[in-house]
Amino acid sequence: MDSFDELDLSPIMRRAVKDAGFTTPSPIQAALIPHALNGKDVIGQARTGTGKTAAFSIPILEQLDSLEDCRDPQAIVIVPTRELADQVAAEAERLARGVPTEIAVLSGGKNMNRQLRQLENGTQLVVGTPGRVHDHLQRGTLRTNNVWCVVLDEADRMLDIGFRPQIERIMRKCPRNRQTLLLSATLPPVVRRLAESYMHEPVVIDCCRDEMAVDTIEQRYFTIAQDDKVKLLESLLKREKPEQAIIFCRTKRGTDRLHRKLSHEYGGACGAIHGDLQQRERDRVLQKLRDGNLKFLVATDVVGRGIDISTISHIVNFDVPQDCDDYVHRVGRTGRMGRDGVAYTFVVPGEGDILTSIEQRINKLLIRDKMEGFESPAEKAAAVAAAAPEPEKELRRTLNPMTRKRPRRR
DNA sequence: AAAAAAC
Repeated sequence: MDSFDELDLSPIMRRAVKDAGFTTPSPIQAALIPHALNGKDVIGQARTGTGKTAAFSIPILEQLDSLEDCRDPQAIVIVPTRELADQVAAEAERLARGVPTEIAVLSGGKNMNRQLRQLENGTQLVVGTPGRVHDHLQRGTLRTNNVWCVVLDEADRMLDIGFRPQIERIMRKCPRNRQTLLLSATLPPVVRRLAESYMHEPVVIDCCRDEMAVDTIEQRYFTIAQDDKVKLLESLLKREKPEQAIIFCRTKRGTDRLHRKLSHEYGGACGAIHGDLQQRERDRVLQKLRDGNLKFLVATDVVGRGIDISTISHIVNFDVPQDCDDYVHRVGRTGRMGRDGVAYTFVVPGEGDILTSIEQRINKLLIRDKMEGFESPAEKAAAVAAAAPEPEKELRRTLNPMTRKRPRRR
């Protein structure tokens, strides 16, 4: 499809889409929008950074009744993090330009009174995180009788064990004959099967086929000893000179630790984000990154999904991700909308299996990278042995305490 | 055993 004009959109929406800078619909947009406009339930899988947010926002905005006709929310979009809620709302806002549209973000860590006021004054579209949306449902401040569409963005995450009970309660509170849209870059078969129990004869759209990761992202790995990771990272940043980079760690503490170490060298150009920080600080750091005032962001998986910053040139998995799908999402923070990106993964001895399963998942081999001075112990030994086999043998014997202490036998 | 998500 060459143009948004081929989609059955109102003139005012066409104008808004054009003004927002969209020209040609991406595959997921071309496939999903017609079904959504027809009121169908949809399960949609499409690679990271290919425009899923606009794909569900456009048909929703197109079909919203005006605030005069309906004061209560008509559509609810649920996402896994607070920052993603802000981002999705901002994008919907951008696409709604030209038509006054009341969009409320209902997420935690934010002023409750403001949210109550917005709901009271009339809201057409709600974007929120599970806990706070559920809270508003309990309080009776979020009325669902006029909700005709529910979207689960990052649907596989929303339906995993940590979120599922809350999601199920939210869905149960919405009208049965509503439309349900599920989207993610990763939708394993088990999640698809589970999803169908919340949906009515869903259309399945698969824009990935066998290619999970975006092909404009170069994916590399280093084998490295745990203790050498920080030094390798510093050398890598010097070699690569990223425009901007996100460096993922496994834990919140590890994120703080690495941030402190990098700050010695990079100072204010380096920031950190994780779920133990105050929401104000999280927002401040992410805004700095968006404004280009931050070169490096050390982070947990709180920014592993959805966050869209086109100037992120590099991803570093300082710690390997928890599972293959998390890998796909982290790496997808670069290479947005056809741009180039590079992703590095640090693999310590014993994590070889994880690397293999990632490669199987994305159906592609990662390129092995090397940095001078960071050879593995085995490589060092091999290199030295190749250069000078005899002296090395001698050296090892004299350095070995067992050999030294024990009297030699003939 | 991790991270995220309500006060």
